[in-house]
Amino acid sequence: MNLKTLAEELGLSQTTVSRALNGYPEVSEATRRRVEEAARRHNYRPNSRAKGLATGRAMVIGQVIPTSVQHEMVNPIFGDFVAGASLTFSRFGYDMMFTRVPDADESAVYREYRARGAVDAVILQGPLVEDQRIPLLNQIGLPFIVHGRSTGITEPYAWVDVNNKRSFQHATEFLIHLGHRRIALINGLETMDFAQRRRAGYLAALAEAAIAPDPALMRSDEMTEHFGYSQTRQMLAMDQPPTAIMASSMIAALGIRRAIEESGLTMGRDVSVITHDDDLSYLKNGQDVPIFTATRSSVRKAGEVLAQCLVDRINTPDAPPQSRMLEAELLVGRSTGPAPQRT
Amino acid sequence: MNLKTLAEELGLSQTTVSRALNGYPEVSEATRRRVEEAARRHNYRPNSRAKGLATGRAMVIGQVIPTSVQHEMVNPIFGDFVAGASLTFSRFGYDMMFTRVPDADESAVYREYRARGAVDAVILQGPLVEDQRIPLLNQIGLPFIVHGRSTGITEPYAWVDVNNKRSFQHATEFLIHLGHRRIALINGLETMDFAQRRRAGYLAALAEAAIAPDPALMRSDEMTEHFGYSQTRQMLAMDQPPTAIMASSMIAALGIRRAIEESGLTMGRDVSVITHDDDLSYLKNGQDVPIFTATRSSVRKAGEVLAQCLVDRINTPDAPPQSRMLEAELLVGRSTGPAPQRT
DNA sequence: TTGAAAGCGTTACCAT
DNA sequence: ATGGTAACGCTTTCAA
Repeated sequence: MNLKTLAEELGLSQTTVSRALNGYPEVSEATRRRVEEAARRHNYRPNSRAKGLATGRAMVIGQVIPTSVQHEMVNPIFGDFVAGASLTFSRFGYDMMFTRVPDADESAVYREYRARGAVDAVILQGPLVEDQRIPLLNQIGLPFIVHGRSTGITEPYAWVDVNNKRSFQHATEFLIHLGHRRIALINGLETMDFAQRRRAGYLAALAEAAIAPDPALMRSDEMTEHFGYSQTRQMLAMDQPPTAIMASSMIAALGIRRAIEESGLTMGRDVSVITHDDDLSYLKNGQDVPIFTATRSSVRKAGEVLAQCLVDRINTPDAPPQSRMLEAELLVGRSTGPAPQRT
Repeated sequence: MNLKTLAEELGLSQTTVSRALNGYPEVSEATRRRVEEAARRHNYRPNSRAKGLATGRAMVIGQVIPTSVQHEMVNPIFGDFVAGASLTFSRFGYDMMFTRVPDADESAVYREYRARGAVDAVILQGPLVEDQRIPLLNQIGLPFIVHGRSTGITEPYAWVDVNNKRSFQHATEFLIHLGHRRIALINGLETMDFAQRRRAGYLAALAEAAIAPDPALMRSDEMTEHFGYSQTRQMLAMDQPPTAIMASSMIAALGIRRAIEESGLTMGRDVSVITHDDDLSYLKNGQDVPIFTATRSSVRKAGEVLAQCLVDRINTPDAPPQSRMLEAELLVGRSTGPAPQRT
C-alpha cells in the first residue's frame, strides 16, 4: 500500500492524504478521520526512502564501533546507553544504525555516511584526549554529539557526559571518611578522556585530605578482567598494600574480586572496592559483598539525554553546540566500616 | 556532489555516469576511467535513499532486540555475532539497523519494517521453542534467517545454527571419559530452543554411558551470574555433590566460579567446569583455572555465515530456504585429570 | 557507446 | 479545504 493507491481508494489527492497523515492544519476534521481510518486499516506507512528523499532527511542516527574497542559492545554499559538512546530516538522516528569497522577506516565511514546521506547525525563514543574525530566531523559537516568530552579540543562541539571527576572524587572522599589512607586506583587507558577525569577526581580527594598520592597505587590500562586481576595481585603483595580500591570498570572489578579472594582476603572486610558504572546484580547478589556503585542507570539516562540533544541539534543546525553534564548517582550499598588496620 | 552535477562536469549524461560507476559493460574503457577518476576526486557516493528508491532495495538488515532480553546485548556473544555479521554485510554494501523495543511490540516493529520498506531482511535472534515470530515473518513476507532453530515450527524457514546438541554431548562425554559420574547441567531457560538441544546432548552422553540422569543436577533458568551462583551453592551442599558442571553461558559461569571458591573448593581440581560460548580471556587468564570451552569464535563465524546466507536469500527470494549447521569448536584447555573421589 | 525520459513514493509549493 | 505538479537523486528502459 502506497500513498497513491491509498489516495485513489479514498477519492482524494495524494497531497491531501499526505497532509492529513502529517498533521497539517488545513485538512478538514472529517477528511482527516477518514484518511486516518483508511491508513490504519491498510497498515499504511510512508516509505522511508521516498520520505527521506523528499524531505532530505534520513531519520537515521549512525554509530561507528571500531573493532579494536573490543570491550565497547561487550561492555554492559554500552547496552544500557543504547537502550536509553534507542528508546528516545524511536519516539522521534529515528532509527539507529551501527557500523563496525577496523579502526583505521573509521574516518572513511564518516565521510561515506555524509556522502551517501545515510545518516542525519552520529554519536561519538569513547572520546580520547584530543580526539581527532571531532575536528574531522566538524569539517565533514556531519552533526554529532560526543558521549563524553575531549580535553585539548578547542573548537566547539556538543557533548553529554557524566561528571566522572566528581563521582570519583566523592567516592574517594567516602573511602577516606571511612578511614582508608591507602587507596588504589585501577583506571582505564589514560588516552581515554574519562580516565583522566576520574584520576583527577581521585587525586583531588587525596589532596584535600593531605594524603600524598602513591604512584604504585595508580594503575591504568585497557579495562579487562585480567588487568584488574593482575594489578590487584601485585598491589596486595606490596609491603603496604591498599585497603581500598577504586575501579574504573565492572569488567576490571571482576578480576579485582578474584584477586582479593585468591589472596585469602575478603572483599568489603579486608579490602573495600568501589566500582564505577556498575550496579549489575551479579556484583550485588553476594550478600556478603558490600560494594558501592555509581549506577548503570546513569548511563541509560545519558543515552536518553544525548538522544534528545541530538534530535534538537538536527532540528536547529545553526544553534551553537549545547552540552549537558549529568551527575552519576552514587549508590552506597552498605558501609564497609572503618578501614582495616594493618600492622 | 550528486550524479547530475558530476555528469555535467564530465559533459556526459547521468545515464552514462551511472553505468560507468555500476560496472555496466557497455561503457567504453576511456569513459569509465574518466568517470571513476572524477568520482574519486569528488568523493562521490550515490545517495542511499535515492538509490534505494530507484532499485527498490533498502540495503539495510534489521535486527530487533526486545528489551526483556537483557542479556542479549550484554552477552559478549552477541557482540561477536554482530562483529562477524557486520563485516560480511558491509562487504555486500548492507548496513545493519537495530531496534530495541518492549517485548510486546516486537511484531509491530516487523510489520512496520515491512510497511516502510525500511529493511530488506531481518535476523531473528534467540529463537524459542515454537517461536511464533517465524510464522509471523513468513506471513508478513519479510525475508529472514533464524540464528538458531525452533523446534515445533513446521513451516519452512532458513536458519544458521551451531550444533548445540553435539557440542554438549561431546563435552559431557569428555567429562565422563575423565571419570566424572555426577555431572551437573546449568542450562538456560528451556523455552529457549538452544537450551533444549543442549540438554538433549547432555542426556545423550549420559545415556550412552549408562549413567542415570539426576534431576537434582539439572537446573534451568535465565542465565545470570546469580543463577549460576545460587544453583552451584545448592548443589555443592548436596549429599552427593556434582564433580563437574556443564555451564550454558559464560555469565552463569562467573557465578559458578564464585560459588565454587566460596565453598572452599578449587575449580578444576575439586570441580571441573565446561562453559559453552566462552573463551574470554578473563576466564582463561588464571593459570590455575583449567576450563574447557566451545569458542566464541564459532559465534563470530556464525555471524559471517548467516550474513552470507541472508544476502543470498535476498538475491534469490524464490529459492527454498537454505540452512547451515556449524560445528562449534570445542577447545580443550588442560585436562582436569580424573574425577575427584569423594568419601 | 551514449542519451532522453520515465519511474520509484514521498513532500511541498503554487493554484484554485 | 483540496488538487496539480515539480522536486528529491538515482536506475532503467527505450531510442539513437
